[in-house]
Amino acid sequence: MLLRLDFKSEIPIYMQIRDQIVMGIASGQLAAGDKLPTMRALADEIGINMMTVNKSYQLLKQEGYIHTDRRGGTIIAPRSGARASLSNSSLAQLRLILSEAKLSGISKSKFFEICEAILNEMDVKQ
Amino acid sequence: MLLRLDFKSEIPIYMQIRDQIVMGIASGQLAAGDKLPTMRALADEIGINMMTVNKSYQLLKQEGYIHTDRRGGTIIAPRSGARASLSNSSLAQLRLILSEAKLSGISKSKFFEICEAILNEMDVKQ
DNA sequence: ATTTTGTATTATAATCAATAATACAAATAA
DNA sequence: TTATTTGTATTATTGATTATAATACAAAAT
Repeated sequence: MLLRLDFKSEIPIYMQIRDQIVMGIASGQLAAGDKLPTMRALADEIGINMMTVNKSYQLLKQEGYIHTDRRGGTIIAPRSGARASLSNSSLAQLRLILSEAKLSGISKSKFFEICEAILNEMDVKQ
Repeated sequence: MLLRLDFKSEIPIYMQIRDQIVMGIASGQLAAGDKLPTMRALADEIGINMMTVNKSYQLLKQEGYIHTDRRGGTIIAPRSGARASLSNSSLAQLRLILSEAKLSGISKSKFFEICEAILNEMDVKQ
């Protein structure tokens, strides 16, 4: 999977890597059991320090998205028993996004259309 | 309007203030023409430095959410001609939230229910 | 005339992101 | 067995950002 990083973004590199891998899993570009690049390989490919990639992988591991077996390298984790609820952080972000959307004149149905479009994009990549 | 700040959050104080005022406007708790506290008053109330509040107000002003007339203090801006589109930043955040929601087992209809609930909360406060 | 308000400047401390240079144990591959 | 690879760990340093602090000023209100 190709990573698109923006070094001028206010979002830290390690978080961009983490986010894109999460979105890669959700869109089916990355499936359970798939191997991720080694930390050194990915760091070299992107042109950053290995410890930055390490930070991304540590975070993904802690969140249960990946497993790191010492022999098999790093692989996408099987889908665990889902909790079927949004994290408090996501909920807070969603509240803010809905507020900004409302103030910019986006109707509820328009917002739902945008969500549908994003979800369709994700499914297309399966 | 009461501000609830989390000093242990990874979100900067100035951004929490900005976000809550935006949500306050969206929910109708703050209406066009309403006066915001002076920077010094708000800083004292919260117990932080005035320049931190200044940063929040500068940001809100730049985004068009508030006006600062020197005589009238700071007031909520009238709703401008809305662009009716999400910012690139909001769109990217929404993509990530939808990905995390999907991976945690939340269906599309469940997600829409959550959005509805948030929107209803906002409307109740009018 | 005094106070209040937003604005501006400069300095400092604290935290975080990212890099850099190693080092180690476990496992694989030669 | 030996050499390499992999994730992990440690320590140090640099740069950027956040927040505080101490003032100062012009414009407006009281």
